Amino acid sequence: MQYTRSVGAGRVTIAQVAREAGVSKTSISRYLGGELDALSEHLRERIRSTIARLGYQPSQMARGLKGGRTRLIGMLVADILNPYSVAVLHGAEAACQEHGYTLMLCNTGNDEKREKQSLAALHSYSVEGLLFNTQGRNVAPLKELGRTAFPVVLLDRRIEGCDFDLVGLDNVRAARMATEHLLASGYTDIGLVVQPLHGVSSRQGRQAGFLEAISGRPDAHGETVEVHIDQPGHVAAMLQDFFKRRRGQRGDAAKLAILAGNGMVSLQIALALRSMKLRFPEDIGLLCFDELSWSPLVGSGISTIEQPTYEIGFSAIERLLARIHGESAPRREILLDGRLIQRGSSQPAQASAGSKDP
Amino acid sequence: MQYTRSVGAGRVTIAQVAREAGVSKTSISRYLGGELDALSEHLRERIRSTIARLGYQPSQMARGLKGGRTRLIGMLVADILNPYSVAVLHGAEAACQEHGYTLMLCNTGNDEKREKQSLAALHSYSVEGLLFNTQGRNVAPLKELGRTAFPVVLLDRRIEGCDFDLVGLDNVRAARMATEHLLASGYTDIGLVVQPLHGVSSRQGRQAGFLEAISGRPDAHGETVEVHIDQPGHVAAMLQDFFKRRRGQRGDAAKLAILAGNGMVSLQIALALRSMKLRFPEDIGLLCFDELSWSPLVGSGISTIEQPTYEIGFSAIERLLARIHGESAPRREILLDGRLIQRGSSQPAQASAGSKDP
DNA sequence: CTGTTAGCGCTTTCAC
DNA sequence: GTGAAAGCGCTAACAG
Repeated sequence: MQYTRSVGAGRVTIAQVAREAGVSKTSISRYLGGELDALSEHLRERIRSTIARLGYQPSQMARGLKGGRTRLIGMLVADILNPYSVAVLHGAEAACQEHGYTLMLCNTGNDEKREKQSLAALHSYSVEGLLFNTQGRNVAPLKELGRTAFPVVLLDRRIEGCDFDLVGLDNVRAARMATEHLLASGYTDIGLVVQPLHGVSSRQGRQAGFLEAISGRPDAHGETVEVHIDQPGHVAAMLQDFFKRRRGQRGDAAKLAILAGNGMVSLQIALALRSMKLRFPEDIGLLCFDELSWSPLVGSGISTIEQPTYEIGFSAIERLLARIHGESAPRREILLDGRLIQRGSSQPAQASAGSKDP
Repeated sequence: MQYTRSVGAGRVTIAQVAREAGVSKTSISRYLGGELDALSEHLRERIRSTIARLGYQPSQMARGLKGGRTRLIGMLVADILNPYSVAVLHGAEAACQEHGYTLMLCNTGNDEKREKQSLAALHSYSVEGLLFNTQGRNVAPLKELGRTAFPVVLLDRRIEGCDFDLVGLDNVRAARMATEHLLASGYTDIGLVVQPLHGVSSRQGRQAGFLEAISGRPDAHGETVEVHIDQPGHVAAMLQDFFKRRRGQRGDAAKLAILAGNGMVSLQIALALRSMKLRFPEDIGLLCFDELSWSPLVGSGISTIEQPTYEIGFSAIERLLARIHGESAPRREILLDGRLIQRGSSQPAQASAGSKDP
């Protein structure tokens, strides 16, 4: 089987359409560009039918080369295996399609080198804008690009020293709500289990909301437990440690609960609790950031803070498009609200019966 | 903040580099194309340093326009929310990066119109090849494109009348293995629960392997249960139906088990069983296609057939690149093997104790 | 070994 | 209203 290269002999070009229709390339171009009132009814119809007959499809590469309008948007994702990223991607892709843009996706796998390469690749395709969601320890290349090349919108986490727009969760508020729910359910000793806080604003925001809520209740104790989820056994060890410490402090009067900082952490916690043969809510309360497909399934159901991931992705693209279209307003942050989904894991009283699933 | 358009004044071009280095554009182009032995050591060094100094990055749009080598690969995904698709995407993206290609992702959301639009979009960017994983009821546009424009590799499912390469699971073999495992575990009445078979070769393959294994055991009964997972309550109703029918047939001697046709179905089954207050393996055996993050977590763990999703995505890209590089061998199918992961849900005897998790 | 020249398919002045 | 001509940034003959 032989393919006629997509650019080459096989493809019908604007010149062919012009010749067939007996008009100039300029008129075709005007037609494509939507300058309809600049064409006579006569030409308009001629062009329309010729395009349809030949199945003509303008080359975006050529259009982009001339005008800079590539209708391409790049998205850099820290970890495509993270359900949060995929959920946001879902909304972003939908928005792109709705606005006639196409998404170029790069997964950095939390690797700085790949992040840099991907950035360069996206730049070389002249993407009109970039959705960015990676660690970003070394953000110099990004800052440079953003200043000179194209608009950038940050997802989920801020980057220090960058004045890019950001779309994400209202972390402080969501964490406060989560913590207050646990306190209201009667828990006295709560551990916020998160991946390393350093440099990640969203995690820091969740911690802030958590501590804020705790500080309103002098009788309650809250602490932050940092875990490395890619380090086998680390989560279990840290949990064990936390439990022992609190029991030592308050004895059996301590009502222990965990607030999981995100979906990846929740999974590790669920696995760890299972390996420790601890059940929730009987032995320990549990509330997790990120609603996952399996949240209702484990134990008596895991309570969660659901993020509006689709909207986050969708409005991130719309923010980007606004900048692409020339908006020059000062930096904006769009913080969306989370939603508490109560299940058995955070309701010690009622949940003893088992499968209540509101 | 004002952005100098990515194509435009801000960008460093080959002409500037040529001028600065005091050589011709051709020499720069040769350098970029890796024709190093065509350059003198003198020029090579001049060019290298100038490129570095100016931070020059060739425009892929321009390169693509001229030579047809866009280094772009399109991927059409039926449903980005399906964990299988994402897992394959993961491998595909990695392979692209390794080979210097960039992925253009389109999610069709199982919508034929969007599928057609996305196909057109990818074509308009002159992707060099396409990874395709959608329903494909109406495949006329795809077949047309594939014949005239660029190579296509199919993921997971065949498309009738298309001679495209395919990469996926050896479904017959995997289903046979799965079924034999259930039979060996003592189950006598097995329901293969799948989404509608019609037109989806991978589902049909799984059914074939299932029936094959069943036919080897005259004492056992197997039947196919088609479900619509987007129809609330349908899965539960179909399961209920199946159970009643088999109990009616064989009474308490019937050892019932379910073989779930894919990850999306498993989730619905797990939810349905939960709503019916049925546990596994106590009340019913369960084995699911697709290993998911939460498979170890539910009940005493769900046994699964794990697909080598990363490899599937990775080798699909490599297959595509072979075609792009001109390979004209007849159509090839690459069928990878699944792996059985035994957990509690398919082991009625041992599993009564609870959390054995090999 | 190196440079000159002519486009790739499209948009965009600038005339008519 | 319409079209001719000049590029966008790059590659690929073709000369020297």
